[in-house]
Amino acid sequence: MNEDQLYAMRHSLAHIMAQAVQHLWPEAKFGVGPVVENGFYYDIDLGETKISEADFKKIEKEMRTIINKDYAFERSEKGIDEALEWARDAKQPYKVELLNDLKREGTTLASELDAAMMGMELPAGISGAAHDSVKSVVDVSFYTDGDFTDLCRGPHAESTGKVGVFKLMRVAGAYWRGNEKNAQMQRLYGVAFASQEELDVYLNMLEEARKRDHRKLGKELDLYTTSPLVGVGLPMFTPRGTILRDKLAAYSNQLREQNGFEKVWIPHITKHNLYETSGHWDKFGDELFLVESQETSDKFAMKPMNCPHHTQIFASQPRSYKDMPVRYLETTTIYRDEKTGELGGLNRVRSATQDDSHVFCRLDQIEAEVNGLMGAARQLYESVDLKLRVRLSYRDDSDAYLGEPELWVSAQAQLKAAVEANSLQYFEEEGEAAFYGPKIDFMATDAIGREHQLATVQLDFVQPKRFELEYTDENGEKQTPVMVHSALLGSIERFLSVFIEHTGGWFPFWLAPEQIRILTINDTVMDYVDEIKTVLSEVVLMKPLKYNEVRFTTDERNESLGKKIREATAMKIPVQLIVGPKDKESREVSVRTHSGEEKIALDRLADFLQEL
RNA sequence: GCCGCUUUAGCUCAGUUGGUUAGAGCAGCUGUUUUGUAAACAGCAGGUCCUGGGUUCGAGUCCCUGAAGCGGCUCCA
Repeated sequence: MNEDQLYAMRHSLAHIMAQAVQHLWPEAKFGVGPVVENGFYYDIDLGETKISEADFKKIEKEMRTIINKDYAFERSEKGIDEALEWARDAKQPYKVELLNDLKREGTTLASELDAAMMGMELPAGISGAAHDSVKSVVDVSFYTDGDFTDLCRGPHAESTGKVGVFKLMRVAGAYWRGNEKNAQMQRLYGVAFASQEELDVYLNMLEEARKRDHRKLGKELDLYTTSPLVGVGLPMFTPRGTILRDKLAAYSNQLREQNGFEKVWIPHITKHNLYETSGHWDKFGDELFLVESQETSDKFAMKPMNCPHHTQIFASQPRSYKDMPVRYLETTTIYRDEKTGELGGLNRVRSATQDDSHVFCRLDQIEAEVNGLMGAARQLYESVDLKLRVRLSYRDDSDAYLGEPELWVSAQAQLKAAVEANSLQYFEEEGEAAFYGPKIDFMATDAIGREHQLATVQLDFVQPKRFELEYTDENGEKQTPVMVHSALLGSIERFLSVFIEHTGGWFPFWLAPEQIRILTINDTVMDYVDEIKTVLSEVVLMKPLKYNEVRFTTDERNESLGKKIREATAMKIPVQLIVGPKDKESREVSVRTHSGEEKIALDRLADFLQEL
């Protein structure tokens, strides 16, 4: 089965699901029902009636009845006014709204994707992107199977009998047309595949993904914890988790220092005036944690980002064109009062630690700076074996952005040129820019396929102006610098969430919190174990992170070797050194790694570890 | 913040239509065992059944609040 057939099949299942819901709840009002990755959904308004997963059985049963009747999908067309009349007669207010928009605007929303979601039939040769030129639509298409007719651009399977295998997955709330001011509908999600085998493979993959979930592994591997006494979205890191954080931060710092960045330090609170000047107060004022002084009447806030503070370090002395670029780095925690429903695990938290950096440079230095940062990001992600997608995040035509449009055009072009010069694969997305400028975002996928932004490089022509930053050029005239914001890991918390799921907790040797555990067989070898510990305590790894002293522990408990191995393996300790009388006798250690076990002479052990 | 679901020991989970002192495995503690490649044996201890109300002779179980977790939506400097 090819992609188009799969698409038609999933789309047809969305109709069949809506049809089944209509049979069970005749008052149902329907929104849109598009195809998504692996399946489909339909947005449904049932008023006070709530569908729960307990209803899935009867909905699926009704869907099977419809499938067994093998109704043909029949396409028909109506004039737009006739279609409106149909929607009113059918008591489908959401369809009426869609048709009215279609009649007035030519499409329902700006993008082709949305047009497809709305089930619209656009006139030949007209794409959603070109909708400005479309004044109206004359005809719209409908598909009918059995007793159910829906506004739809198609295509569909030939008949309801030819839709493969499906499973309803979950029900969730979703705002009508994605706007939180609108009514909330119930979104029914299903997955569908050509064969039972493919569905089983998919469900099995989900099952496996759940085992790698960073929240589960975070607990099992003793990396971080949360407490209701501390609050939602405020994770705390255990000794093991803190080692991971520190080593990652140190590596990010090392890469940036190699690119000429210098460490700075800023306090975690500030007078709110800083953010009035930067523009953040207007845009994000309601997401700031406010701090009250008992001493002064000034209003303070926890810092939700670091750039405004860093501008003040730049501004602390006069700058010459010869000083540029000025590059600051700081790995530090920011605080954002995110809505509770948006928080989850380490991916989205209220206290996030950014490996933040800011370059203040001349216009002619942008390219080199962006290149240097992209190089550092690539090096970091190669070291941890993570593959990322590159997204160019542009503005859209809303009023959510500051600064002159011409600057935006050139900034976006410069970022694109930099990405192309690095011959990176990329995709472009409008509406994903920061309010002060466009971004290059590096996106990673978590265990269940959700995409998250990690590294980022951002151009900013807005804040230097607002803060009146300046340097003196070769003619003695004042110039405004450009800021390049960037982070390599992004936030350490979010990076960890993705990284834990990618590795399944089997961290690379240089990063593992506990790299080596010595497992003793009995207490006749303790003097030999001391010798081994002396060797280990002198091993210092130099790559990829420099001066990385090896971390080891000893399990000398009165327990069986089998139990010690089992526990060390459960904790995903990369190197287990088994030490018994035979090893002592031959002055070897039995080295057990993820890939197997071998005997290593004690005087070769340090070299062996350096090679891992 | 919104919609839906979930919440029993440190962890993973049982707990019948509302009916005695709420159970198990692992972890913990004590004792025995000194062990060669993924769980030695025995005993002991461990609970505000998420919080607060309500219904009932009686609530882990039913109803209402609130909190937290999960899946989405919206948002993400």
